[in-house]
Amino acid sequence: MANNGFSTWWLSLAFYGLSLGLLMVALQFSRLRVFLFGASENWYTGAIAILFAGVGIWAGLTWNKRVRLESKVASPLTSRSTLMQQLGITPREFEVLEHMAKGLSNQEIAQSLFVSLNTVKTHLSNLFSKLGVQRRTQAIKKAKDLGILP
Amino acid sequence: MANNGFSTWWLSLAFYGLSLGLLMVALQFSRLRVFLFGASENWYTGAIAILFAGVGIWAGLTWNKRVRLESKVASPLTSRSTLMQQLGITPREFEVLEHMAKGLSNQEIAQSLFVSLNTVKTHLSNLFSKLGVQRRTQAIKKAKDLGILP
DNA sequence: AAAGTCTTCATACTTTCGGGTGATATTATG
DNA sequence: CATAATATCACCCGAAAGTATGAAGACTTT
Repeated sequence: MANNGFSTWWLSLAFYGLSLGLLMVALQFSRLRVFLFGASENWYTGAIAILFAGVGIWAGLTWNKRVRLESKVASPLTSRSTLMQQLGITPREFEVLEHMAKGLSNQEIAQSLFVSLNTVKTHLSNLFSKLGVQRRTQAIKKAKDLGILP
Repeated sequence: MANNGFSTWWLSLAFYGLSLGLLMVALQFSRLRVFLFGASENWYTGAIAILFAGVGIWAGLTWNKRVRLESKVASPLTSRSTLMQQLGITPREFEVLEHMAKGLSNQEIAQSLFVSLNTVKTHLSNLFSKLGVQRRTQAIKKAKDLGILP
């Protein structure tokens, strides 16, 4: 996960660097036109400013969007499993928790997971003790507060 | 709400415009130094590019943050009461819903609102039919999906 | 004044939940 | 191999939740 974040960060940095480099080259060519058509240097400066401001705004928006997506997707994935390990929640218990948070009854969860009603009750009972709650509504709220559930 | 959004939008636009104008003026002064110290025109172009790219990135980040904040705070405040009116949810029923979403039992809700257990059951029963659900967990999920609850 | 809404409460009944205990099979883990 | 962890299922029992129906008082609208 850390490796992935590192590589994507480097990729985006290299991409922006390349884009800036290409823009500089393009500006060098456009400078020739300035001499050919005799436009004033003030217009040239303004064009550079507007162009780079636009590119900067676009880069800022894109970068911010990437950070937002990563903070919404990547970090919960790491803390979610970590928290589940700390609390000792097993994968099957987590499945039951997910179905319960959808509003399903124990009977519906049992049919959905192809197990008996008693099995669902056992999983939920263990889950409640691990979360330190007594009711399913408390379990849902606590799981959301801890970041285990979205 | 629309008036407020319009005015803040104009304010930020004017602010960015003023900032760009001030930067242009600053660049005119810095151009004198270029002539005085004999720096090359390439360095001057690069400085303008980097400067405006930085300003653009900063503007993009700030603008995006503002949009994010507005979308998170402003819109739910209007839709919450509107949705409650459309669904016919009374204020008292909403209070019961809030307490229920905290994970409280019917008995705890009754004691918290100083009413009897049967009254809480009645409110919840009416609430369930208005939300089109059968269980409290479904009600919590639906209320959150609709934006009635945070 | 009549109709409608909101809030409150009650009774009776059925269903669901949750706790407690125990058991068995499988799979890791040491 | 033994022990621990996981997943599965069963039974019992009390508590909680949910449904249906009725009703009474306060308040607003027509």
